[in-house]
Amino acid sequence: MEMATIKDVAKLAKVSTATVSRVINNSGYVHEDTRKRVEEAIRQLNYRPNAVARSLFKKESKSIGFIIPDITNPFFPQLVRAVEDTFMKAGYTILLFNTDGVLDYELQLIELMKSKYVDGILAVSNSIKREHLQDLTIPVVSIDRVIDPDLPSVSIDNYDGARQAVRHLLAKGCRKIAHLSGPENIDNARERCQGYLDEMKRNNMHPLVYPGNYELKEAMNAVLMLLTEHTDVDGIFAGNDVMAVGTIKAATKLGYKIPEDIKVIGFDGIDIGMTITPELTTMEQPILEMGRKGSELLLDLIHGKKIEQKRFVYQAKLVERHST
Amino acid sequence: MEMATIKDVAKLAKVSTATVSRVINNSGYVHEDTRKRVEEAIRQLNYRPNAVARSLFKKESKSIGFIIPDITNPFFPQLVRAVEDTFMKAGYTILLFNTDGVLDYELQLIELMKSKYVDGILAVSNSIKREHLQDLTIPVVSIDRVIDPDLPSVSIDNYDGARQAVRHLLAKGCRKIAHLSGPENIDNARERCQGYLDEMKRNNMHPLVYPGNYELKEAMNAVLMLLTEHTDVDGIFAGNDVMAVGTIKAATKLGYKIPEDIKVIGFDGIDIGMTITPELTTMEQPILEMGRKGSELLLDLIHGKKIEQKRFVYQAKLVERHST
DNA sequence: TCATTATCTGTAACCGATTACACATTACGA
DNA sequence: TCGTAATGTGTAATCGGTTACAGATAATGA
Repeated sequence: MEMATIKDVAKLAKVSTATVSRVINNSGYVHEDTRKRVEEAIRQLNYRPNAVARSLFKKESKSIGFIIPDITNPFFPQLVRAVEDTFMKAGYTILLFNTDGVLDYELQLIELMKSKYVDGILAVSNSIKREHLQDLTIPVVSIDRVIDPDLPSVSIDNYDGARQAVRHLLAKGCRKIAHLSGPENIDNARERCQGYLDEMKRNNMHPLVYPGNYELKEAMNAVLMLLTEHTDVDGIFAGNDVMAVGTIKAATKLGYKIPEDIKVIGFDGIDIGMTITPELTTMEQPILEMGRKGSELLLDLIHGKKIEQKRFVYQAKLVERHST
Repeated sequence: MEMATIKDVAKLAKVSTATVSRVINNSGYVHEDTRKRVEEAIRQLNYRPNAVARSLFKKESKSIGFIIPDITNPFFPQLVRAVEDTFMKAGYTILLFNTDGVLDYELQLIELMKSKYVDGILAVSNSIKREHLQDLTIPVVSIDRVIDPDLPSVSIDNYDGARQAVRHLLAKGCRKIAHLSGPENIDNARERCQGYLDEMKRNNMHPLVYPGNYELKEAMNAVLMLLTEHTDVDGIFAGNDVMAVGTIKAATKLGYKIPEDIKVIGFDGIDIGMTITPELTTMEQPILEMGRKGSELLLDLIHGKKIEQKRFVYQAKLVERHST
């Protein structure tokens, strides 16, 4: 069954395609009777305007590209969902790309998106820098990472969140607090680490940082080492929730009781935290809100609205559960 | 910075656009010298063919639509990743849609996809039926659900998987096995339930089914009730892993030890199962493999290949961890 | 009543590619 | 040497819409 085109409609309604177009888009003048005829023809033929043809002329596609490292990382499903909901509601389609943070690939994708007339780009990337976006006319909003102070972005105050986390552990009576850090090449991991270091110093405590990579396995190994090398540790601030889960598993395996012997706090506020036992205390990010805000920002940019504020920095919120 | 078009290239290389097109697509005859000139022009102008214009003419978009209920459901991230990897490798872009299983919305999306010349559709849906796909010329592959015996699909033998799960519990010494079922309107939930019922009957055991909805909260409530109403239950087969996690949480809360007092087995094999304590025994689905297979199937369909086999049914595999 | 403006509609160019077709030239086998 | 096939290239139609422009008619105000 071939799809009807605007010409078919025009012929059936005995008008020109221009008039049909006016009816479809509700633009220009169209006599009421004519409109009726056209609408009837549209109904009869079950006509739907061809999005591709429209895109070609308008140089827009009613779609946006969303670049993320890996949907399999539990931080992203919620973010993607929030973005999708916002954009779908506005009539936009999402092109989703998992890049594993590979810059070359990300740059290729940007070219691809240009050639598809994507209306905007939402990016979560550590590798993309301002120079890669120099002569890009498509609006870009960065989520969770600040690519450049000038580039619109939605992010979290990782530094302050980390300090809050440390203070919470302190308030819970911890005397020896270690930090399981994220990958060095990721800004938010460094910021969280710095927050930890500064807050420790502020309290005249010796810092103890073990490197992790935001993943479970590695975190478990790190904690296994950490707890054998430093038996006096009674509080661990993990750089993200996934590692916090690993921390709890490792500590439990070594016979420590959480939170009695060791208190653990994570960062992110992903759902997994509530599924484990004990439920994880964490610095929660407003993921949905960030996705929504990022999307609205991009939508404004797409619509050519003046952006009064470019950077949106949210505060992580302490959610106390049973691991501290 | 305006993007260069094929005309710009043609002008610079002093040839017609037809020749440029031939060079780009490596089709027809092009003299070696001419090719060189054109390629040089392409390089100079940093020209990339416009995907939209190409789509319009070719009536294809090098993109596919992927309909899923909710990316937030931990079953889907892995599936999406597998699909994306396969299609990206083949040069296709993914349009991702979360529908929450709302039929009206799904049907609208199909219209949208038609108008975007999507080359194929991958669907995970309980609501879409064959009649909705009747006069659709775009190839469709169903994943995880069998929409119609005629429609290409990739799925799991839920029935057999459920029976295996029951047998495992039996082998572990359970004498009173309950089932926490999924939503009635979802085929795979019914199949798993039926598998449970049949295997129980086969062993002359009284079945005990509590209804769940594949979600954590509801599962916890159900199990709380179940275990107070039936104190002799020593094995629970949860319809999916998320509910299995809920089961463990609820049972633990009531003071039962897992697996000593009650053994729990789930279904799906999602990552969360490995993060909780005790780690979850489950009937693992080859999610990645299913995503890959579904994608390849669709790719074959798109390329007009003859499909020798339409239905691919995988077997769930028992992964024994610490909850049984 | 007449100039002016508002309403209505069609023609044709355009968006940026692809390709059928025609025509010219070259290569080749007999 | 000539007929045929292979090679090389351009013209123009096409994909399915949108819109600038122009021309026609109707409505309005002075």
